[in-house]
Amino acid sequence: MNDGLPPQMGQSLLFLTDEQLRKGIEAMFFAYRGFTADPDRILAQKSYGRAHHRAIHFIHRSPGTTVNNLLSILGVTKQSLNRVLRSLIEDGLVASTVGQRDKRERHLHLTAAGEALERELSDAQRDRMRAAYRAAGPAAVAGFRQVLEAMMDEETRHHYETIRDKPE
Amino acid sequence: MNDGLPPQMGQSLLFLTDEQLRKGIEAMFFAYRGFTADPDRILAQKSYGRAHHRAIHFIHRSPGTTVNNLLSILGVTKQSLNRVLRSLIEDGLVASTVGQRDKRERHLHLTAAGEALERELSDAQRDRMRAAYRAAGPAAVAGFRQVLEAMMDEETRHHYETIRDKPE
DNA sequence: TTGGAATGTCAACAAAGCTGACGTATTGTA
DNA sequence: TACAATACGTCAGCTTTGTTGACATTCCAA
Repeated sequence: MNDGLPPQMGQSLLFLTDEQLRKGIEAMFFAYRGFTADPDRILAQKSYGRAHHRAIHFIHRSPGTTVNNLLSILGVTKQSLNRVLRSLIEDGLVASTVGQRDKRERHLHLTAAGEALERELSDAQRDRMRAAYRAAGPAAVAGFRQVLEAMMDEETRHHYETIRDKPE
Repeated sequence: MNDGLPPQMGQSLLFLTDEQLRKGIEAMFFAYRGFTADPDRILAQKSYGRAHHRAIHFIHRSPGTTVNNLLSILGVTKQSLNRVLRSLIEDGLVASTVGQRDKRERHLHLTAAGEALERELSDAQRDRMRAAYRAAGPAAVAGFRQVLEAMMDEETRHHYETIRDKPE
């Protein structure tokens, strides 16, 4: 609603019209397909899914993380994550070790095979992202990140910032 | 790989480092959760899912569209879409009418109830998008859209552009 | 030392994607 | 005018990935 040309609105606010917002929403929807397309192809060959990719990604980023911590980052239930972790552990991509300080906890690491798959997946995803970044240029990239960060929930943004600023 | 400070790389390409790309990838992942969060809450109350939202959105945008056309926009199989459409038609949110020129086709429209749900969903999603746009500013928004468009597959981008430029 | 909180696992179910096969109506063409 | 192709719907069955509920183990604090 309310998308007639607004007479009182200065040029500076035209980017907030419902039409502009709709374009952003549709761009987000269609772009997310491209974002996941390349990893999805690789995963399908190995009969894994996106959930496996997400687990692998964040275990790679935070080696030794606990199941509980991974849970809150991924925003799924522990039962859902458990199924994925179990298959990754059975297949020798993830190692789960009982905590020393607290034996209830399991600390998660990627094995060599797990690191290899992580690299394959993130290489594919980065290639597309790199092409998009290159096509759009550095100023566009800065804006891209700004809008995405402003779109996150409060709690999610906290997870994002924590991981974002961790050294590789 | 290759993320040490690159001596031969001018300042102008620093936005293409693997670390910058990783941040973009993670931002995309976390932001998409926020992007869908508000509609998801509304849909859950009515025991619908994201698939219903997508169908409603694009039928709203292209009233009278055929099943086949919707299929190619959404990028799913007809069996998958059919399950969703059937429930929407049964619940009186979508009307399906036999084509006049080609009687094999079904033309899809939202009913008044369908339009009402569409408005509720898109209002919620636009509110968040508007807040993000406002926080980031017009230049950032332009960059946001540029990167997203560059991230799409060729075919997907065609769908996007076709719908994007259609009057509301 | 014992009972509650926290961590993680197993079982069962639901949403939404997929393939394959098939039926029906309609269209277009050889 | 036959016949192949198209558009749509449906049935059956499978996979992935989310959910709740129940339960075992471990830790910590009253």
